[in-house]
Amino acid sequence: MIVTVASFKGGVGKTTTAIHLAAFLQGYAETLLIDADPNRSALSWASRGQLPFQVVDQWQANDIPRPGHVVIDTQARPIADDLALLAATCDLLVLPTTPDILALDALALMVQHLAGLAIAPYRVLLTMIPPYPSRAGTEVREMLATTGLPLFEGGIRRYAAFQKAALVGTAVYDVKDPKAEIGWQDYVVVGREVLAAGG
Amino acid sequence: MIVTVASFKGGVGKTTTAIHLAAFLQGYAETLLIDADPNRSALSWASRGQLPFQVVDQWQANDIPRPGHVVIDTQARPIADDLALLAATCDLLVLPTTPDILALDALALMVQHLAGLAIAPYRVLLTMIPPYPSRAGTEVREMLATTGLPLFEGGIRRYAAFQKAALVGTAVYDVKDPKAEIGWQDYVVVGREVLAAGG
Amino acid sequence: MIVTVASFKGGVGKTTTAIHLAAFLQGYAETLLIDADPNRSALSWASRGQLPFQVVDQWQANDIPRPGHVVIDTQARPIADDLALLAATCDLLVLPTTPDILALDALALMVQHLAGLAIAPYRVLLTMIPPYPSRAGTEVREMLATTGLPLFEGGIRRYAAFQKAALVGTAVYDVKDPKAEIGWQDYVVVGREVLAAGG
Amino acid sequence: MIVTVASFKGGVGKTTTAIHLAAFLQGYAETLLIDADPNRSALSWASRGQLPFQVVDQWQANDIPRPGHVVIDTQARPIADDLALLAATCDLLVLPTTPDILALDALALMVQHLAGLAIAPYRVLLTMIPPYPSRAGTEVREMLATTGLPLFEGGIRRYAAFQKAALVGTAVYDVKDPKAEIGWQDYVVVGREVLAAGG
DNA sequence: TGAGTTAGAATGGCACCACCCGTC
DNA sequence: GACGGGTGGTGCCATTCTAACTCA
Repeated sequence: MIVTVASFKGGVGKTTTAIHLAAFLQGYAETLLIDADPNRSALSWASRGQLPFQVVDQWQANDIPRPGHVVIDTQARPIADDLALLAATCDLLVLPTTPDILALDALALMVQHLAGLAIAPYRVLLTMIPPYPSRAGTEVREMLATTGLPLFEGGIRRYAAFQKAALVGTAVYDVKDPKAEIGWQDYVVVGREVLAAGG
Repeated sequence: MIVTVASFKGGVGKTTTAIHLAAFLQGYAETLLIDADPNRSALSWASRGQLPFQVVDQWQANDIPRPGHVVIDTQARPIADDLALLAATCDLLVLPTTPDILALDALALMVQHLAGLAIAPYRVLLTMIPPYPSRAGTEVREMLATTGLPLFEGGIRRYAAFQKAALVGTAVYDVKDPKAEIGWQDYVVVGREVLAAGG
Repeated sequence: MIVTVASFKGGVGKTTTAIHLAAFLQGYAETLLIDADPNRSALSWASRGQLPFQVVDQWQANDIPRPGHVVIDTQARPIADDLALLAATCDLLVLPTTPDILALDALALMVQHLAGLAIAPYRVLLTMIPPYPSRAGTEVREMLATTGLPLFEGGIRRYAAFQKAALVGTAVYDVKDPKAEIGWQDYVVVGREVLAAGG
Repeated sequence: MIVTVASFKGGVGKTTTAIHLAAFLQGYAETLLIDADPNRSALSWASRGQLPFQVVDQWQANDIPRPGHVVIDTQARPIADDLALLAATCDLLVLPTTPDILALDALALMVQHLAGLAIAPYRVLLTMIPPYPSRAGTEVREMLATTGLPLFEGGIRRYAAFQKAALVGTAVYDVKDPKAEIGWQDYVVVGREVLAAGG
């Protein structure tokens, strides 16, 4: 299946989400991560260490035989045509957002844009949820639920382990950190929802 | 003076920085904040509450008499021409970045782009620094110091008060939060450096 | 300069004021605190921890070379002769009072006594001001203003941090408490007035 | 019976305690309050309003027929001879103290002085106990319990109603304040202990 | 007059994260 | 040397109370 990760706003864990969804899907079939973000964050991440799947930029992607799964890390705020194209050629659009008002504003904008397009199913993913006792995560989840937006049941918490993973260029489960496994499980839960939704 | 806030990556506190630098400068002269980010984050922020300065989008800006200070909140990853234009027509370019590898990668890209341009002085601002005992802030600061990049001595810490401020549409000092005043002081320190650098 | 802290009534923050004014003055020149209160409160405070200046009792004071600044913590209700002597040999007399009627009564008595003496300038300091929503602080300030008594513009608020400071034997800024810094700033403001008045 | 209220340190509620113990005792027999404090706090209190018992200064006291009960409000830090005299000629010595280290220091000094005297029974009264969630009251109570000092079981909480009472010159139960009755009950509890101890 | 509202102080609890220990 | 537990420092929320203001 083809999973596209997109958002109108940067810094919401888009690359982290693409990397870890790819890592999860790799456990089921050969997976390719296409880095379409001009910042080349995913390629940079991969270059610092070892990832269990291949990462290519969007121009190289055409030369690669299409594997079982493909994850596309788009640029922040894709221009309209790109967005239409991306949305049309994938099985699931994942929209990561942090639980803060600025990211939610940007999410609303993106959803408005999507509304006019013939698109794949999409689903919102809450990321970088601050730790207890902050209730930002649950509050935003409840708020989003009332809007009727499709929402992943799982959410991704904010752990320093994810930044360590980016630093050493691996998936979070290969990081030496007490929260590494917990962070990974957050993505496992979401990954299962991805499989269920897209398959 | 004209202060431009720009970054290649979103979610690094660009809008928060623009808002609070404008709030600081307003204490010295009439200040205008131009929201050139297509997400209209700053306008959205302003619309939820009261800010002590005017916020307009980039098209309205031409109709406004030029006040004492102007702060421009650019879009994330401005395209090359825009960046050249922005950099040429301001007194100081503020480049906010968070202390994590993904943001630093994007910062490196931006600095490379700037290197080829005839531009205003620029300075890097560390934002959303996680609390003690994380040493991400000081480590990144030391790392950046070795690269010779111009760096604000002050830094902005990560406080929930800033998100509350975005939610209620005010500057952080008007937020009901124990860390509101401390967060504002972080920007006061930086604002003084801005005045010293740009004036 | 020589600063004398005196009051007719105990429990108005006389020792706390002496300690923190000394701590403030120490930032400008070597400072000595003379504890002339028979309860030896300041010496007891100092003995429990570390203060950034020397504390001696009044008999030892003669053996000490006179430093840049001297702060004298007098006994509550000094007898008439002492008061005359103290008032004559200092540059500024600080009269702390709490915003309650009993302390103000005692303050009125002291001011009457001072009226007949050739004395240094004196100034009243409001201390232990209860938190909002109590308006005791502002009400008493306005009332005192009508009497024409010289009054410090700054006031000291009632915070648990000051009692913690007494307990651990340090100045309030070394106490682990959210209000420690705020409490210290209250004394910084007053300290600047002391310097301006006495220098 | 004769009840003497004394302390080495001011501002611990000595006068407030004398007033309210007298008000309590007046409910059982005619009571006289002798104000031996040179600040004349009790007389000043009485002069502002109505108290249900007579207040005289120590010189007038000899001319007054001795009623059923007498409460003596001594000066803070009575000199040694006075203290001996006071302690010898009363049925109970009440030593009010606030739950802070400076007052406890002064209390320790006073108890040392008392140790060498042939005296009436004495008992320590915790006053101005800060509200929940501060545990200063219970902590100091437990600490004092370990020293073996005789301690009133009841304690007096810090309420603004007491200051209002001082202002209008009445006992606290005549003050218009939601906490007036509660504050009075604190003294009722202590007053019963006084009767039990002294009678 | 009395109830609800609001604002602030202060503590406790929980989580994150770094450091300092041991042990293996 | 690597791992694991304990410690301490910090941010953040929840709780509880005081005290003033507002409204019925």
